[in-house]
Amino acid sequence: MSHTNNETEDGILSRDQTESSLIDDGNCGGGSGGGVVLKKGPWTTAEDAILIEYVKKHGEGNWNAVQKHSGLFRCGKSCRLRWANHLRPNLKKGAFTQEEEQLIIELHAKMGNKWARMAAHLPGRTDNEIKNYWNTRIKRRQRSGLPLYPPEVCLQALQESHSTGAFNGGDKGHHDILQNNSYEIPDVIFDSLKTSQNVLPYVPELPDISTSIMLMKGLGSQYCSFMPPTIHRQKRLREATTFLPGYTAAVKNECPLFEQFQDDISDKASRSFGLPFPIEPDPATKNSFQFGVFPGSHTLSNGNFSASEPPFESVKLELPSFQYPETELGNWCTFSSPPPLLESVDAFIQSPPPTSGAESDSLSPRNSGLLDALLHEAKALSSAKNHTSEKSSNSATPGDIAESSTFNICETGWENCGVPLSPMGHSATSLLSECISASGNSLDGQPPAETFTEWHVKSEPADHVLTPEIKKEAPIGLVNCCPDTLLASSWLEQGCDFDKDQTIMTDSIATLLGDGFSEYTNMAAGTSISSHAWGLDSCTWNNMPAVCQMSELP
DNA sequence: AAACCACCCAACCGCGGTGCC
DNA sequence: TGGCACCGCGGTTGGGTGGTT
Repeated sequence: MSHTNNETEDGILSRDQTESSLIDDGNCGGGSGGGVVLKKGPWTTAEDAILIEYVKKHGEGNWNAVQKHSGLFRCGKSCRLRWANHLRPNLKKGAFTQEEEQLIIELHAKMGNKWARMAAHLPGRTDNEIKNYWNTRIKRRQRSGLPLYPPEVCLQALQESHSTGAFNGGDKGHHDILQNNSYEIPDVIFDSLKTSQNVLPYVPELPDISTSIMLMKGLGSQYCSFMPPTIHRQKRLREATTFLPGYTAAVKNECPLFEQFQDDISDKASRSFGLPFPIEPDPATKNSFQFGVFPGSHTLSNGNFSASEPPFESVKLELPSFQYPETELGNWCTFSSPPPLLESVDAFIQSPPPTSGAESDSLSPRNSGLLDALLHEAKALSSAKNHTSEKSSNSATPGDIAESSTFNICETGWENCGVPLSPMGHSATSLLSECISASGNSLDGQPPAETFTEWHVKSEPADHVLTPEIKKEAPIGLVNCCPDTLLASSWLEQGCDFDKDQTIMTDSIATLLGDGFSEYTNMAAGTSISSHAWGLDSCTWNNMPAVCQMSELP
């Protein structure tokens, strides 16, 4: 970066060349500034020379002393950054090589946004450099509708995560993502749940919360990281910045811990479930699931925790085209001032306002995907059910949840926390196990190297409805089956009288799997419905394209 | 030629962790 | 044990640059 013109080259600044802020705020310079006005902005070559000289003489560290001893009017923080990113020896400049790019992708798949750790694997590269590279790369890939991770990287990361015992809490290995298999939910979360009982009409059950968020924030974006070709960028950005700011603020006001909750839960959920990819707060991730619009989310179906979705920092996010809220915005942004409380939002989500014409289209299954259609049906069912069973579900679960301070999906035992059995007699955990087992990924054993290949083979019958792009992404999305199953079973338990609702659900799905199904296949591929979880009868199940059956239990 | 736009990247900011007193 | 200073990290911002209209 070029230097600004109004700087002298000696590194000593006149008053007007410095920031007006004094640096005794503890943030930059600590108390070392002593009222000295320090310079901000681009470094000059003279400043660089002073810093280099200082480090040569005194070594790295004690950065706040630099200003004291060298006459450099920079805070220690700034000095450290300058040294680390530009001045230290052995820094590699220039564009990333292909090998480096590949490594970054792989590392990011394993580590997420751990730039410093990634930089440790790339000699001569800085975390800032990698971060900038990744951010621009994300944008580029988003624009071009490519997945964040190439399939082979997904495969590798998945295999590594399983081989390092991500699911069974075994070897914690060196991967960050796997280091925390014990799902420790901060007490504050439970506090928020407890206190929010007065706010939330339907107190969310923790497994639903975590898996919902996991699905919303993680699986759909990282595993199923297909980034649909975006629409006009400016338009998206413009609308994104106005996307329900009032509501977001309202929810945070009502339940300020939602912010922390969503971050912690999503992050830990990803770790707990052994996801090889972090649930990354990347823009498309969050937007993909705004308000459960993303067809893979079951959040709405269980009628629980739907109010938790909007606060996903949506205001800064870009929206994938397949759910671009040309119409949704019209619906969702109709909150009047003052912003709605959670009750109203939840009620709003569960009982979409009467719509007509375009508005109706925006929420109908027709243009939002198969699972959306299912959700549309399920929503109505669970909504009705939830209202009738509200008290019983509320009285049983939150306390149980709150008593558990750890949340390891495989070991702490959801059953112990009152985790329901699925209609098929599977607990959520067992469903998960079976699902994984069925798809070639045993919880305990090494996954076969051909895991994805097998899925590819299985998916072939559905090739006629798969575009090459979808086919490319399908294996990634398949992994979603497990948490999805969890969700579904949980939903069935709490929201359904199974005997009755199964029939309704089956009919709904059968109806919805009609002629226009192919257009929904992409979404189905990304969520991989389990027939058992959904309670489909064999006939309906067999009528589903293979791409939807890939998680079918043996 | 000017305005606009997108991209890139250096630098800043806030926060959390750690060590010392 | 609490306060403080320092350090490092990750997210964000803002300016420069090159391309396009």
